Parts: sequence; structure tokens; C-alpha cells
Amino acid sequence: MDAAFLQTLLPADAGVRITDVAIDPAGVAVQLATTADAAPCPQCRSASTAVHGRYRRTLRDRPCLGRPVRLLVTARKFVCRRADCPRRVFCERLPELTAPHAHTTGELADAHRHLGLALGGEGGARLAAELGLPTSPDTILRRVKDAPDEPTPRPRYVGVDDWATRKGHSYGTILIELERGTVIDLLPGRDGEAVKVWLAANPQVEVITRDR
DNA sequence: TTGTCTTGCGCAGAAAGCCC
DNA sequence: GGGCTTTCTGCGCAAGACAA
Repeated sequence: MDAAFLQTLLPADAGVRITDVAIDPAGVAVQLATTADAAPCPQCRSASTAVHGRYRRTLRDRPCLGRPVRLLVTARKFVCRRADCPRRVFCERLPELTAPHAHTTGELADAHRHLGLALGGEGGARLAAELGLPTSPDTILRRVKDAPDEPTPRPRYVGVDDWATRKGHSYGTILIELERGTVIDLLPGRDGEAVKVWLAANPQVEVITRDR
């Protein structure tokens, strides 16, 4: 596969260039090198050009032509020159490519998150394996939980039901927004007192139904 | 009984610090 | 700047709980 062609598939501001591409029994291995002259210290944000050393990162990415893709990144460590910064040495970040400590690219993490939102943990993991981006149900669920919360409009139509944290022992009250079918709150107890307080704080509610 | 989610734990790899 | 060690974090496995 042509490295120059593959370079066009990377975001222009990814901060890396492809140095080699190889196909082996494990899939496609893409060698990457970082390109920035300086990197900001994650602690004090001051830029440093003092390279301390290099290290290798391996990132799993979305498959190419049905083959698993590994990004083998040669990243650098920098020295933070600020005397008042507690961080002495830091690794350069690749925010357009991946998160700190991550083992996968942001693209692959997004794909896993979408599968989790659509199918849940187990189902998402099964389809992910079929699509060539295998992972565990745990990781699918983590991706969904880590996703930023979208702002929700204040509910107008609400369903009220009870639910058990431990059957026969302790119960609570669950509130469902009927327009979107999503859980909006969990309240302690099921005697109606907590619901009364919640409704007082949400005067925009127009319709309440029993059960979900 | 089956399928799914939650929780806890351990391993592997990334990041940081230190020495030369 | 290289190499090693330590610490931190992501990820997967296993067990248990729960709902259908």
C-alpha cells in the first residue's frame, strides 16, 4: 500500500506522517512519526523543544480492506524547562489521533461508542467483531459511559414507576421522559413524597402517566 | 434458563522520573 | 538522548445480580 496515498487519509493537523506501511499476518502495520517541532507541557502548557528521548506506542485503528490496522507511533518525550512546573519530563500528545494512555485511535473509540449506544454492551461487541473492530463488552460500555452528556430539554410528558434496588427490600421511583423514552431521574422511596418535591422543581411538566 | 449489565481484579502497555 | 524502573491507566476476564 502506498504511504503517500495513506497520508491523505490522515487528518491534515494530525501531527504525524506515515514513514512505512507493511502487511503482515496480524494485519496492516502503519509506521508513524510525529512532526511538530515543539510540544506543550500537559501541566503548565508552556511549549518545549527540548527532546528528552523517544518511545513507541501501538494504537489499534479501524480495519482497512477487512484487515486489522495497527498504528506504530514513534513519539517523543520532552523536557519542561519551566522552573516552577512540577513536571520534568512529558510525552507529546496526539489529540487529533488518540487520547493519553489510550490503546486505540479516537476513530475506533467513536465506532465502539456508536455500537454501544445502538446495541448495548454484549450486542455491540458481537457486531464489532463481525465488522473487524473486535473489543470486549466492557469496553463498549465504558465508551458509552465516557461519552459527554448531551443537554436534555426540560421534560413535559413524564412517566412514573417504581423500581427495586433489591427486590422485596428497597424500592425507589423512576421518572421517564415519554417523548424520548429516556430515564430522567431516580428518586428515593416510592411513597410519592420525593415525586411531589421533584414536580415542584419542574413546573413545566404537563402530563404524568402511571407506569412507563 | 438465558442474556445482559455491574463490579472487582489482574495484566499489559503508556507515561513519568531518574541515572548515565 | 538512551535505557531502565516505577507508577498510572486502559482493557479484558470472571463472578454475581437481575430481568425477561
